[in-house]
Amino acid sequence: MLQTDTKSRIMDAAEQLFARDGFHTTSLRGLTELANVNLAAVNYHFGSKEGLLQAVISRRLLPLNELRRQKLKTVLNQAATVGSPPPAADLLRAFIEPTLDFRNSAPGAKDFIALIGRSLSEPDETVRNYFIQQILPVFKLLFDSLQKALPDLPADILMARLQFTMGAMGHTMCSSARPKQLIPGFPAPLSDTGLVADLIRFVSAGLEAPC
Amino acid sequence: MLQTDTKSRIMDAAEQLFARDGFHTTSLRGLTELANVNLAAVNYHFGSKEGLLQAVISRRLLPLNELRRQKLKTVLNQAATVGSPPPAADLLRAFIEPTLDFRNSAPGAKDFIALIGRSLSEPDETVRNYFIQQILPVFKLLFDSLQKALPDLPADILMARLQFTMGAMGHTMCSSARPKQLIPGFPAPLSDTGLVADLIRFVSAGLEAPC
DNA sequence: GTCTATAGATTGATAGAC
DNA sequence: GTCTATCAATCTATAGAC
Repeated sequence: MLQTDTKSRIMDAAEQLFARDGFHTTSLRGLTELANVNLAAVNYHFGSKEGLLQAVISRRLLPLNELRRQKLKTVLNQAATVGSPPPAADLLRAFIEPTLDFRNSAPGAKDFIALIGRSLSEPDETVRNYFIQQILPVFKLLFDSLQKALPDLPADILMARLQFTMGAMGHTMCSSARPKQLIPGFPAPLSDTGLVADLIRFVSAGLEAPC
Repeated sequence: MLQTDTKSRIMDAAEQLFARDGFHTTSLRGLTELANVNLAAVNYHFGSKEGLLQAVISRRLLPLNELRRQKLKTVLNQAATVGSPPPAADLLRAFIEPTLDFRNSAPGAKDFIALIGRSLSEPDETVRNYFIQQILPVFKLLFDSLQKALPDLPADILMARLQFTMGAMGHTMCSSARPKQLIPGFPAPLSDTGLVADLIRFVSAGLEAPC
């Protein structure tokens, strides 16, 4: 098996541990031990623990958001050629589905998705803002597109409902990364693909609800 | 001004800091300083930092869940006398609305609501499980009631959609506790009451979406 | 019940040899 | 670039006087 370089090994371990235990709870000692690198290597390569976090986020979030942007553009272009407003469900799918596809693109991507999900409710402003800042451009594109799709929905209502959507999405990503546990008295959880498919149906219906 | 007792002052400060900074990030030193009590008082009254967390949670979550249970029962009884299944929107309202009413019931309750919201994505299993364990009975009542309200919806789909609902709710509670900040290019956020009212519309429509 | 003082462990970060 | 060794600061928890 090919041994990746030190920098990548640190990022892989960080992705895994930040997602599982949270940023603050993860110690650099445990992290470097898992990565099989020296403790001092983190500060050498990333400057600080927070610098490592930013590197871990950017590595996957930048391409993920680019994929979302492309899919949104495709939906918008299709609608433009037909001359009708883009369907809201298609726009939501373009934003949500890449998240799942992305999970299978790399071994550690699944952990990363959980890390995104958690970041929405991250207490630390630094961490949360770093995430939001990276998502904002493509989120703005989604928002503007949905305004065209649902012209009768007031902008502040749409904004609130997109917040609900992000909450549902984040929580789903977060909990689907945990080992599935059957709760007595409740049905077994859906598969990951089934979960995402129904999430899109759920938020589409929610967005189009009368107000 | 009447000075409350040591135990309450500790719990009030903990509620505030756990909600704002998270459980692990909050130090007993900062906490006892804010509460204006001695550092050792926490261990005297609550045994440990985690014991304090459990006390903080139980103090408000037990009465909140009791209120939810009562409201759900009222909806169920009304439906029973009429002889028709309970409306799903009413059931969701009975579960969600008390959360908002509760916020204004005590000075620190607003912080607590944020604490609940965050707990859903809490990495620490101990913390998360303590929350879930306390919510589970009334959540089961909601689940069973909604099965009557929506008999054609498969149980596993309903379960998934309730997860989306909890995610949307948690995220909303969490972010509405933060100081509202206007993001450039986006509309101003709704008021708290408007937000909850639309959340109920959103999740009601989502739950009843075709599958 | 409340206090001071401190134990005991763990943390992020760094200096300096190689 | 990688290592060892260590600093300086933090943390929770506790012992013991009052």
